[in-house]
Order: sequence, then structure tokens, then C-alpha cells
Amino acid sequence: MKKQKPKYKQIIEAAVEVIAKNGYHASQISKIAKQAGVADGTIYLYFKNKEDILISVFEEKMGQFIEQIAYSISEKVQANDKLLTLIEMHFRQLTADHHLAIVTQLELRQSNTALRMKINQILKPYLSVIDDIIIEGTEQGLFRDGLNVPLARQMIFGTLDEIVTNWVINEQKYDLVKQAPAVHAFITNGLSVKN
Amino acid sequence: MKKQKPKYKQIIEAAVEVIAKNGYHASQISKIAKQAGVADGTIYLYFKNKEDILISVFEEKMGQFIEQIAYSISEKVQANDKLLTLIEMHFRQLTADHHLAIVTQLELRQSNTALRMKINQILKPYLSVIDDIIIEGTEQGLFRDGLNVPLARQMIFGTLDEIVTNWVINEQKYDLVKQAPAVHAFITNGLSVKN
Amino acid sequence: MKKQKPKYKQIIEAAVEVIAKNGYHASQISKIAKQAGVADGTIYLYFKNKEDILISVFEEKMGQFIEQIAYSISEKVQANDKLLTLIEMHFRQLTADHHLAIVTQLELRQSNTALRMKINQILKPYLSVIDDIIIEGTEQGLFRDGLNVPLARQMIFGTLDEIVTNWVINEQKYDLVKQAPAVHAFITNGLSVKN
Amino acid sequence: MKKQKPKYKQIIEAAVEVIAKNGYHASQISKIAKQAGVADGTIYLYFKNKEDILISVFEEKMGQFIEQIAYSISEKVQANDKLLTLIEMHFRQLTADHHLAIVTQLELRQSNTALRMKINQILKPYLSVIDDIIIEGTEQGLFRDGLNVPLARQMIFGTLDEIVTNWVINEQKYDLVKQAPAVHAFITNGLSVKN
DNA sequence: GATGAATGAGAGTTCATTCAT
DNA sequence: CATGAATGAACTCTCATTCAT
Repeated sequence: MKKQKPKYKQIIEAAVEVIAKNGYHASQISKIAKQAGVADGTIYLYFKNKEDILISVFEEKMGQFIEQIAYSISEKVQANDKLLTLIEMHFRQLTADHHLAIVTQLELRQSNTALRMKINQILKPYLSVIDDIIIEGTEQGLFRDGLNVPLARQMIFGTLDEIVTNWVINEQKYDLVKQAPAVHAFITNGLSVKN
Repeated sequence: MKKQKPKYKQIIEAAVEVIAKNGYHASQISKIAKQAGVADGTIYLYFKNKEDILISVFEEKMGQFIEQIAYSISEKVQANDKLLTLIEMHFRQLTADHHLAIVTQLELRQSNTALRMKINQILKPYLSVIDDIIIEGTEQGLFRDGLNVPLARQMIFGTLDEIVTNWVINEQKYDLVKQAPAVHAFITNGLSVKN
Repeated sequence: MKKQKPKYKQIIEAAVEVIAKNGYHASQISKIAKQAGVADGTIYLYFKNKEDILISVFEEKMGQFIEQIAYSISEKVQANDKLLTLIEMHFRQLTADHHLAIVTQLELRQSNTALRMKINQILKPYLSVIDDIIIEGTEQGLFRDGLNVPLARQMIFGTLDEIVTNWVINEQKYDLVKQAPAVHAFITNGLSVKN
Repeated sequence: MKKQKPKYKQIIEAAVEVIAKNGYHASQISKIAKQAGVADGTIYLYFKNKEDILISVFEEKMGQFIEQIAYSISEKVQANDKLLTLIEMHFRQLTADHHLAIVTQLELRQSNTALRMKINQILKPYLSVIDDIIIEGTEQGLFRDGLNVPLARQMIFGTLDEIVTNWVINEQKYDLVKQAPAVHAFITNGLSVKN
């Protein structure tokens, strides 16, 4: 399996670093190859083309990202707690890898529409995790009945995404994780049963 | 004043159409010129360079966008009503001009980081409008005290933006404006005084 | 006669200034028009095209240049004195008009080969003046018999031209006219009867 | 070392031919590449940009040019003989490579002022060779004391340059090398001790 | 005569991808 | 497997010239 080989991972890591440092449009294959310590041509033994690298970057990183969140959530019972954990983990992981934060929030969005569609595909499992929490929350009587799940999920994801993007644009100057409770309060209030 | 001349507006409109139709990266100056019915060189009598066209597109369109919203809001007294109006107008205007929706939600985000910073500058007045509503709402006792205004604004804007983007990606198949009340409920609940 | 009209001369003077200030390749018609205080289109009422302006600049300025020299020489009898006068006048005139010096020694030489051929045509009267001095000098027994006149003239003109060009490149920092006697001595020795 | 690779030399030779045939301004990269039998992009593996090609052409050719002259001169003892050799070699080498003659005397002078300054730098070693001959000649009592060396050198170089340029303009119709003795006589007389 | 807005052809350079070694 | 030299398509912007007013 190609994805197990050391050079595959080397190239992925090199791509993240190069893109974070130079920006999407200044990240030529030759730079990635140099950073990875391989020849330009070698890249094409592991990836179909440049787009394939970018998709793979997102795939790999997003996979770990979701896995971490899913694992952390599995320990919680209440949808409320799950949501807080998701928010915290979302913020924590992007705080921990600031290259990845730049790449996902700013640089990868400069790709063409076709690539963005593929990235959206990769995001789906994460969105499903959110959907599940909403559904559970409704079943547990925490959230009100009749919620439009996709809409609620868009509101949650949009909120998180915008907050992280602003934090990246502001050069990650403040503590993102500290904001998790306030964000959580906003969302749960937003979704909760009216009194 | 250059911006009053008919060709200026012609080129702006042509740019929106071409970008919406072909995507950001496939929108060559020559295509825009052709669509506008002018020579390539004429573009440069009205715009400094390609980036200047894109910024101007956003400036012009965003200017009208905000103006409309600000006007509609000014008729309302309650922050609650203002917020609903803002959401409705946000959705309504992008529904009315589906080319613009594609351009603002998808294509313009592919621009380089420098251009994106400029676009963020242009967005600021809109964000201020949101800030003002949050502050008013707090003063009117509708929203709870001690709200982190920038954070609340990011949550509102992020929510709206993500919802519109999803609607555009899904080819604008459903009625966006109809979702305004649900979104409004989510947000006001999120911000409101806890009981 | 077009050449008598005030705007004709205005444009010529503007061209010299603009070329001296900006260099040959950065001297667009629009700049020359602006400097001359006329519209771009007006240029074409007085000149066939851009090349025509440049030729005319050289023609006008060179005409005056030669006229001055020819007049000064006519007062001398000995070929020797004539040569010294020519050298002094050559240096003196370019010293007096440093814009012209830049234009003739550096900028106009960047023109294409076709234009340079035409400039060579304009130079011919000046070269004839030099030829005449050589012939007279030989007849007066000052220069040796059997001189190859074109060759001698090339040596004289080449010498003067190189000296002026060096002086221009060195930003006209030293007194060019002061060098006339030394140059004159070099040339007359070079051409004189051997003993 | 890039300069040793065959393609480097191929491109240099192609540039000389293309410039000689088409003139400076009509020598597009694509023409040079075609003449060299390489792709346009290959040029940029060996040269930074178009200006770099032109500088390199001059550097390479001028390097050989000076080397040849320096070598020939080294065998002579008398400054007089050295000067004659220099003149003969100067004429002989440009006669031998008529493309090079066109390029150096006519085409390369159309370059912008910045490039011309660089070309002047490359010329310096040649001018130093001339300076050395003048100084030696003075020490040997052949030339008169108190010669202004830079001025004398300008006269020598200006003379040679003008003669070659005229010969090129006249389509190299006559034998340039045959004129060396007359030029030599002119110069040595010009510089020699007065009797 | 004078204007100046409009025209549109033309070229240097980058970089993803290939393929002979 | 790995290399890296070679490829060549693609695009923005300038500016001399025109012509309707």
C-alpha cells in the first residue's frame, strides 16, 4: 500500500510545511520535493498530480483530526458534553498544529472549485459527527424537536470555522481553546428547548 | 469621476458574469473585455490591474449590499427585528443575484492572501453593522450581558456565510430566505438572556 | 511650413527633455504630449509617427549644432585652427545643453537600426565639414599627403564621440572643453607630416 | 558548472545569430530557442532572463576577444608593436565573426541604459589592456610624458570603435585588417614625442 | 485644428508533468 | 525505484496610433 511507505508521508508533511510557509500559489512541486528531500519526478510515483497531493494532505490530516474528535466524544454520554468536547478538540488540534491551521483555513481555500468539492467530500465524516450529536441531543431532550438538522449543522460548523479563520488571520494571537465554553453556550442556547 | 462612467459599471458587471460562469482562475482579462464589449486595453483605462477589478467588484457589490441592509434595518427599533431583517436581506440579496452569490461565496475566495485581506477590509462595515445590533440588543436587555461582541459577531457571520455557501454549492436548489426565521431563532436563542 | 509653427518646436523640445529625463524606452508619446502641453493626437498633426519625432529632434538639433560649428570655422584660415575650433565647439555645445548630450550620446542610440541609419544620414554634413578640414590641411601642407580621408575622419569623429560619451556616462563631472587642446594635439600629431 | 554545458554555448551562439539576423528588438526568446533547438523554457534553466542572455553573449565573446588580444600582445616587447598587434587583432577578430561584429557594433547598443552599464563593466579589462600599453609606451620613451591616460585610451578606443562601426554599416565591404597600419600610424603619431 | 478615449497586437516567463537514464 | 533536465502552453499589460466629436 502506497500510503504506508515512508516517502508518501514525507511528501504530505513537506506539502503542509511548504504551503503554510509560502502560501498556496507559491507552493510549486519543486519546492515540495526539495522540502521532502526527493526529486521532482519522485512525487509522481506517489501522487497522480498536484491536485492529488492537496487532496491527500487534507485527507490524511482530516482523517486524524476526525479520529481524535470521534475518540474523545465516544467517552461522553450527553450530547451537550459531546458538543463541548468537539468544540474544544476542534480548537485544540488546530492550535497544536499551526501550519495545518493556516493550510486548512486560508491556503487550501484558494484551490479551484473542483478541488474544493473534493475537500467537501472529505469533510463529510466530520459533518456526520456533528449531525449525530444534534440528533442525539434532540433524542435526549436537550435540543428542541423539529430542528432542521442540516441547517443546525451548518450553523455549528460555520460558527466554528469562522472563529478559527479569524483567529488565524489575527495571527493566532489569543487562546482559542479558552473560547470553547462561550461558543458552546451560544450553540446550545441556540439549539435548546425554549422555555 | 471614473466610477460614474458607464464603461466602469459595464466592466464590473462583465467581471461578475465571467467569474460566475468560468470560475476565478479561468477568468482572463480578454474574456472579461469581450463580455463587456470593450477592447482588452480599455480595461486598463478604468482599472489598475486585474486585482483592482476584483477588488472593485467586491467593493461595488458589497457597498450596495450593505447599503440595502442598513436601510432596511434603520426602520426597525428592536435589535431582534434588526437581526431578522439583516438575515432576511442577506439571504434575499444573494438569492436575487445568483451570479454574485457564486462569486462572493466561492470564486473570490480563491484569490491570494493579499487580495483576501483587502476583501476583509471591505467587509468591515458589514461586520460593524452586526456589532451594533449585538450591542443594542444587550442594551435593550434582549441579549445577555457580558457578551464577547467580536466572538458573537463571528458566530453570526460564520453561521450566515456557511449557510449561503452550502446553498450555493447545492446549486441554490432550495429557498434560502425561508430559512431566515430558523436561523434567527438559533442566533437569538444563542445570545439571549438565560432563564 | 509645418516646421515654423510653434507647436512643432514645442514638441521637439518636449521630446528632448522627456527622453533625457526618462530614457529612450520610457519616453511614450503620451509623456511627450503632456510635457509639450498638447493632446496625444495633436502630435500626429505634426509628425508622421514616433520615429519621425526622433529623427526630427536629431535633425533640428544637429542642424543648429553644425551651423554653429560651420560659422565658427569660417572665421579661421588654417586647417589646424579650424580643427581646434571644431573640437572646442563640439564640446562646448554639448556642455551647454546637457539634455541634448544625454539624448545624442546615449538615448538615441537605443533606437532600431533603421532609425540609426537615418541619423547617420543627418550626420553627413558634419562629417563633410571634417572631411573638408582634412583636405584643406593636406593642401596647406599641415597634414601628410596620401591620407585616407574617410579613415582619418572616422578617427577624428570616433575620438570626439567616445570622449563625449565617456563624459556623459561619468555624469558630466569634469570640464569637457578644457580637454580640447589635448585632443587637438593628439589628432594633429596623428595626421601631421612626419619629420 | 552551467557555463560548461553544451546547451549553454548552444544558446549563446543561437542568440548571436538571431540578433545579427533579426536585430535586437526582433529577437524574441522563442526565436533564440528555436535557433538553438531547445524549448523556450530550457533557456531559463541556463539564463535568469533575457537580459542575462545578452550580458552572457557579450561576456563570453568579449572574454575570448580580450584573451586572444592579450595573448598576442604578450609576445611583443615594444609598446608600439603591442599597439599594432592590438589593432590588428581587434579588426581581425571582428572580421572573422561577422555576426559578432553586427551584434557588438550595432545591435547590443540598442539595449537599455542599465544593460549598457553592465556591458561597459565587461569592457573594462579591454580598456585596461589599452591603458597598460599607453603607460608602457610612455615608460619606453615612445609616447610623450604627461599623457592623460584615460583620455588617450578614449581616443584609441573611440577611433577603433568608430572605424569598425562604419565598416559594419557599410556591410563589411572592404578589408578592415588592411587599415590597421594607417590607424596605428595615426595613433602613434598622435601620442608620440614631439620633435 | 485639437482632443483624448478607445483600440488590440505582441512577448517574457512560470511551472506541472514527462521520460530517458 | 529514483532522478532531474527538458518541455511548451498560457496570460497580463503596454503603448503607438486612430477617429469621432
